[in-house]
Amino acid sequence: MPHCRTLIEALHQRGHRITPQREMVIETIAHSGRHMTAEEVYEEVQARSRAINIATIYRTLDLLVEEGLASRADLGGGRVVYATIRHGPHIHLVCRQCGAVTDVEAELFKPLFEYICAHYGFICSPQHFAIHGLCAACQQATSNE
Amino acid sequence: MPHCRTLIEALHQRGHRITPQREMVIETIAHSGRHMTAEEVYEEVQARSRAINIATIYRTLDLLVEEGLASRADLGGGRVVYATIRHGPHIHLVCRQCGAVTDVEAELFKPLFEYICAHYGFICSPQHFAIHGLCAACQQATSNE
DNA sequence: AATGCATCTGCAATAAATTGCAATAACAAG
DNA sequence: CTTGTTATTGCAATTTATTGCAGATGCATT
Repeated sequence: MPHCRTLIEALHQRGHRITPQREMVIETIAHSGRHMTAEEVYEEVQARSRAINIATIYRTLDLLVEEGLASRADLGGGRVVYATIRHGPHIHLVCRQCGAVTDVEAELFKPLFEYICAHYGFICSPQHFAIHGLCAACQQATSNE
Repeated sequence: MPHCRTLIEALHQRGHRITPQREMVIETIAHSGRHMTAEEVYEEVQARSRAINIATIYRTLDLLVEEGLASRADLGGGRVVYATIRHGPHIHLVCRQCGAVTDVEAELFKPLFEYICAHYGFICSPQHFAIHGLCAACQQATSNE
């Protein structure tokens, strides 16, 4: 069963209605195989089919996150990206200069997360965060000035 | 020399003009001894003195960050907090349920940051990020339902 | 297949951060 | 101290995400 079908069925089983709008959003994000902003989803859906309101995109993505079927990562600067759970948990390295995003296995952070949990009682959600910094390319560009 | 004087002088030395508005913003954030949102700074400044435009608050805080005199931490969900550099670098643990923020020494992350730098060439800015998750109190509240 | 109701969508209004521009004021130079 | 330059401010307009509400629609039941 394709991934988007799984997600649609999961939504249905939890008592949510399956509308054409929701199907389009889910298919778009499931097929893309990457992280997308609400705006990107909106553009793809509009190109593919009839009009759909941007508010519906936001609400559908939020619903998926609430139901645990997708993850929301706030990259800062107003950029919020979504991906289905098929993407394993990972951390986003966001360059503050060019905005490029690199994904890192969340596995790397496990010992740290466990330490934080032990000392602060705080359970880290691995799929939901970003680290800001300077990517390799921008470091070179800066040093060459 | 008080911290706010140091900051004002640093701004001046870099060719920026010292206006009453900027002084008020800097004094507010320097004296508060904590992280503040632009909105919080706005309210404190207004309470203390004559009117000042919210746009000026944003621009002044941005200027401080650009000049490396303050740090900006994007806590997600539209919450952006500022603090002067006197605050050592630290990470924010943000509870996705109650919104509470706990600060953690950035020192803890050093080995990880070094690993990321070695493998991805990405330099992490330690003062500028937040980890989302569930705080101890909210875990209890959830399990007691 | 038809029906009824609760959910969902689209629209418009709202909230919040950012930006352009004209007027103001800091401050360096004389 | 006065003056001129130009950075800075305040206002208003713009952009972008969110929310309330009335009408539309999915879908369980009959």
